[in-house]
Amino acid sequence: MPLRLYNTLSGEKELFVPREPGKVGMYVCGVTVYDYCHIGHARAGIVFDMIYRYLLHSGYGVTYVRNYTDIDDKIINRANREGTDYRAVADRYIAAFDEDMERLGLKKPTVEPKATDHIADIIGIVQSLIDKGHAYEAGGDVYFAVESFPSYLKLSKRNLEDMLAGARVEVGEKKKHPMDFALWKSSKPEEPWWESPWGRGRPGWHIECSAMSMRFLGPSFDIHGGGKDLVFPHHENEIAQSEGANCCRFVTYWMHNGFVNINSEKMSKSLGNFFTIRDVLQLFDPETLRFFILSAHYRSPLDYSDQNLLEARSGLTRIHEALANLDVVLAAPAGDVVPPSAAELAEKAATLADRFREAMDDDFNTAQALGCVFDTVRTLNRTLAESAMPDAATREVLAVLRGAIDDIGEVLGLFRQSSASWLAAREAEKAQGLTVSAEEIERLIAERAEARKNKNFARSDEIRDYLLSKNVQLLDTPGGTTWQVK
RNA sequence: GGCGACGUAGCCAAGUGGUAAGGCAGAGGUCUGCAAAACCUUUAUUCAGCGGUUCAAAUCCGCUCGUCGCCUCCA
Repeated sequence: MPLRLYNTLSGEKELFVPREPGKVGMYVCGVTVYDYCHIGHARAGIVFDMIYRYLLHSGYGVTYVRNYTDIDDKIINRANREGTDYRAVADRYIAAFDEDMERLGLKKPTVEPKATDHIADIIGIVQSLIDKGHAYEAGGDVYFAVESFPSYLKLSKRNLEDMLAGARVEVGEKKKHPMDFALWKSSKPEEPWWESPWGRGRPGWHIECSAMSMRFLGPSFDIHGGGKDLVFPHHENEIAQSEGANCCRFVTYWMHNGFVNINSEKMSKSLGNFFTIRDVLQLFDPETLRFFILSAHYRSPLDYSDQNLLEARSGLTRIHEALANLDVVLAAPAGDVVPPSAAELAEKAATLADRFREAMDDDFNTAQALGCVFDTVRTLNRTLAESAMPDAATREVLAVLRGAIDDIGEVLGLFRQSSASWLAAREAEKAQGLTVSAEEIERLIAERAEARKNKNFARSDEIRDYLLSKNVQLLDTPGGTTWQVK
């Protein structure tokens, strides 16, 4: 089944047909670097990383561009507040962004351009828009004339009249139409500036994305993505600028991820109800956050809460435990037991890759894809429970299954480290608050073993209850007693 | 006010015309000296409500209610 994806422009799922067979040009709006990133940024980053990985996995040659907007009012304001240079602020948060994204396991895009490295391109486009009658200069500023572009608002499906009715529109500016937006802003004193045909100034917001996408992907390319909140005005304005300047279709497929909510309300800077990626990674490991984000379809709203993250961690733990057990069996030699569930397991192993692909081909349905994984894990657990040393044929099926899960993990950016070490890391985290030493626990386990041998179950249970009160859970196995932090 | 999205079990979440995936939590069972852990089984005659189209609807259409988003910087 071929890939279908939801296109914001048409409002429908469409068959994905790249402009050039086998190749994909994809541009995703990165961040304006004036502060630490919050979970909303994490979601956008992870979602498009997953899409990038899946396109690569599907055999496409992908040119993936994700920009940094490093010149903007908010950056300048912050620099002024701190008494530093805008460059210092931008560089600091670029570094922070890179660090956060790396921790979340994002693959590096093909190119990560910065707006300030493309000022000449920006000026060129602005000039071209003026030449074509789509823009005009007014007192050192340059504005895009929205009325010169008839299909303006085609992405957000509105019209100028509706936008004006009841909207907050500042009057008295140099704009000819209230909806006109700035392509170039003359610089005030104390502000960074570049020379331009209209005097010293700096780019407006939106134009940098037109410039950078054009530079690296050409005037027309396949996929443009970003958060839902960018549909208007950012992407709408990009379309107007790019199509106005190049006179050809800018983007074929527009993709937008849904918001992260807090108590069903959008998380945002202006509402002040946001958590930074750093905050969350204090409490949860990066893979849990990534798993949580991919457990919902990318266009659905996603409610963030500790409770939901804890549930995600439980689910992820279930998968890792199964994989860790699988790895143990694969490391051991084959036995001669044919587990009763062998045939069912063989069927699941053989179809897993196809079921995964089917889910992903349907507009990157990662929630369903993870459902396929869990479904397989259930059968896997049964087989593993039936025999710790299955026969050679079953062992081979297990190896195939392991390979399929590795492939899935590569696409979703999950299960990248060994399950045993992931589980050990979680145990270590929990052990931080422990008030009994490992030596003490081992001593008590030995004492309890002795008591059990003598059928002194009172003492045995006393030890177990005591350790449990210290958050230490004893695990009796045929091979002896181990423990874990509760 | 204009435009748009969503409403599936206690919770999270797939499913967009053919008779409700999966996870968490819960309940039974296997195992155990008893437990725990693990594993197995199980949990929605029903998809906000009301009408309509259809042989067939959670899925399409209309209305009502509720929640949220965009219209201003925002992933």
